[in-house]
Amino acid sequence: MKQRLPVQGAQGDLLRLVATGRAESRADLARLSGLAASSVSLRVEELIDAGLLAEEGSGTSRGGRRPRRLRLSPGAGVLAVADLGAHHVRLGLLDLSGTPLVIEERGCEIADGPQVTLDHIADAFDELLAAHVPPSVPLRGVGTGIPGPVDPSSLRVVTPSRMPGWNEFPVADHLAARYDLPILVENDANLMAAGEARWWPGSQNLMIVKAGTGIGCGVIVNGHLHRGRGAAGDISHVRVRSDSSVVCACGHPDCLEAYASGAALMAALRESGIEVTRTADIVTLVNDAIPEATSLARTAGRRIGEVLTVLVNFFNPDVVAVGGSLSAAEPLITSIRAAVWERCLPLATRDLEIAPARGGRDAALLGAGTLLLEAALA
Amino acid sequence: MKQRLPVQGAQGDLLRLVATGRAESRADLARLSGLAASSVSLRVEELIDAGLLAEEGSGTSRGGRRPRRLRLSPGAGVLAVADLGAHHVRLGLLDLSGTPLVIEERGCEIADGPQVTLDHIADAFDELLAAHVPPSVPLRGVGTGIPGPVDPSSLRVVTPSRMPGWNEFPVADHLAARYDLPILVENDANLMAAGEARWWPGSQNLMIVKAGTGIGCGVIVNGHLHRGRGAAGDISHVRVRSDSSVVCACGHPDCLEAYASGAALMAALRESGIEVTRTADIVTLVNDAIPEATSLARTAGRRIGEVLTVLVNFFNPDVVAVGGSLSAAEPLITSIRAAVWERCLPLATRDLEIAPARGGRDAALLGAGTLLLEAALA
DNA sequence: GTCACTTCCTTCGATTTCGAAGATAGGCCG
DNA sequence: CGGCCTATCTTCGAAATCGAAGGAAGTGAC
Repeated sequence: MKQRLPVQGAQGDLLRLVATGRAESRADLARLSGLAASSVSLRVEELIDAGLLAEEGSGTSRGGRRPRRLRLSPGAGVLAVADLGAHHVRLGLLDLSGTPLVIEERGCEIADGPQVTLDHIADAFDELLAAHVPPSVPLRGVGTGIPGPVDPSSLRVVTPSRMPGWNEFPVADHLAARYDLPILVENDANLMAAGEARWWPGSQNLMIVKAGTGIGCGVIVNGHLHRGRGAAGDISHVRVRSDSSVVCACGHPDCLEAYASGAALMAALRESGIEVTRTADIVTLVNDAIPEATSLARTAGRRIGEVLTVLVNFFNPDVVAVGGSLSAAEPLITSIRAAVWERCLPLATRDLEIAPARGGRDAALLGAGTLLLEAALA
Repeated sequence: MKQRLPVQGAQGDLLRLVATGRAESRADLARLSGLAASSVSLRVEELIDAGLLAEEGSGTSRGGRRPRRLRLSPGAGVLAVADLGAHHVRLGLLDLSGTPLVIEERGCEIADGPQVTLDHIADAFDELLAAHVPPSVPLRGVGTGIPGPVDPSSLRVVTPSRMPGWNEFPVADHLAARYDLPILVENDANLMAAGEARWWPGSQNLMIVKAGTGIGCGVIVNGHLHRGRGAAGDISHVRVRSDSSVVCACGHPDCLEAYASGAALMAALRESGIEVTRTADIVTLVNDAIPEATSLARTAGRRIGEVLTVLVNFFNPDVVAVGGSLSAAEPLITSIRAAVWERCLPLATRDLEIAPARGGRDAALLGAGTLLLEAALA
């Protein structure tokens, strides 16, 4: 039995609409929930009495009486979220509206295996809770991003590369043993997509490409994260057109990841005798206009763009957002845009926006918050 | 003002659940609609009194009392649906459960332009109605499939190839002037996808590839047709890997359609001195094990399969159904399967089914019925 | 300023929906 | 064939929801 919020029926819907920022007033709630204004008023009254919602001043008029702005009460609870990388973990606490209270980054070797890593994260959560949250404010949910595929039905990690010891590990069960709360376990690119979606409120269909050490992608369909059977959004092992023949770690020749990922670019730079240690170094070189780096970024962008042409024609999104550490390299995005614009159907590129991600480096944590809210405020 | 069914509120939901075949009894309705069993009984009573629903014997027991089977009353209404091809049109009447009452095929040149063609269809509808439906049974909706892209917001045809005079033509408005009813205008591959989805009740995410004269594709996400901005599902103008360089009608080199469509295969066969006039001839040749034809079908299947690898990794469907006239060529599907299995991620192909379409040649008409019901029973 | 108009929110009686309990109708089994 | 089980469907009082009407608090035109 999970410790649920004391909400029932329509209350959860209303709370979620406020928490996700879609509604700010009773009138918004009435419009978005489909309930009658009178019913909304009643439920909001109850939620305020229960200490979950709070009234906070008034909003701006739209030509009539000003709305009384609603927000989640700070005492309603917090969420603990983490985003696991290969050599570090970003983690933090959010309030129930998804606003960060504290976020920090710690060293952490994913190769140490799931037990050690997850306990490390949980210990960090406990520290943060003790330091930043009064004991009266309850923890309402725990979520983590994983740099590998997650089976959505069992919440286990499946066939991850570069994560020794994690295959088939029941991450959610392990966390549930420590926290009797809603638990979220999700692929990191998917979390990033869920977070990024909040910055594109008018768009219902998005692709979020994460260009970092590897290449990931998350898909938002109709405003909801598309998981498929757990691997949805993978674009890194698509075959690209190429003269040479490079064999990827997955065993197939000419994967996109083997040509256009941060890891591949670093290897290529080192071969040219340029020393780099992190993907951020590539961006620095590009912004310093070092010809080798710029040329590599352009080629990588074109390759990514060529893969995206297929997906843009097929999926027809409103927005392609490019995030990850490499997205700060301007020529990369420009080349992606050029490739898509050149090859896609006019109908598919009409009104299509290809832009840098807006969510920043905490997008994945915020996305974890968004998805956890869905679960915690059911 | 559209002539709506006399249903309001929850009645529409219930009626739709019965019409689409998802529910057969009051108990089914209660489970699927989320309403209480008592409320379902009340609404069903009203729908029966209104002459829209009818009780028809009893179903099979699941261990207890047998359910009293519900179906749409035959007098509740009919739908008129058409699927427009280049040189012919398939059209027919369906009852409100989507069951065909009569279906026929007529000659019809799409190049004659929208006015002539649509009036031809409407006249055919009137004939069929007069011949097969008593005047007391009302027409509840009209829908048609178009062999080109349809803008979902305006229901106009946009930038079609091989459809002179149709660009930007407001098909829905034209039909609405003749029928004061819900009107559906949709791309033919999308209709086929909507129809095919009924044959895969357990699957929520499907791709339906239509391999005929051209190559089309429809996408079902979460049980609903995905339209994107109107061009979603297009795979025919994806660039394929190839030695030669063929320029497609769209102006780009090496489009899938220029290599693997029925039109391309026919051209290749003619070059080998084999006479063919229709895509069905190709299937005949393949099934007669003519080496040139079999080899061509295999190559086409591999090319289609290579494109599908990208999309299967990305979209992670439960099912890829292959329809259209070419799908009867066994080597084509086998080659598609082989290509996808070889190159896709194990997680994406685990439990993936690649199979011939189950809907048959009327799939598009039945799909039009399904989508029209959503509109007519709102 | 004041008058018309808009939007936001609440009040209150009518309607709809719920849910627990019971009635109905079958299967299964000794 | 007669309990005992299960699932389906109905009845009826309790609870939630709705919608029309109206008060509250603004904007904008004159």
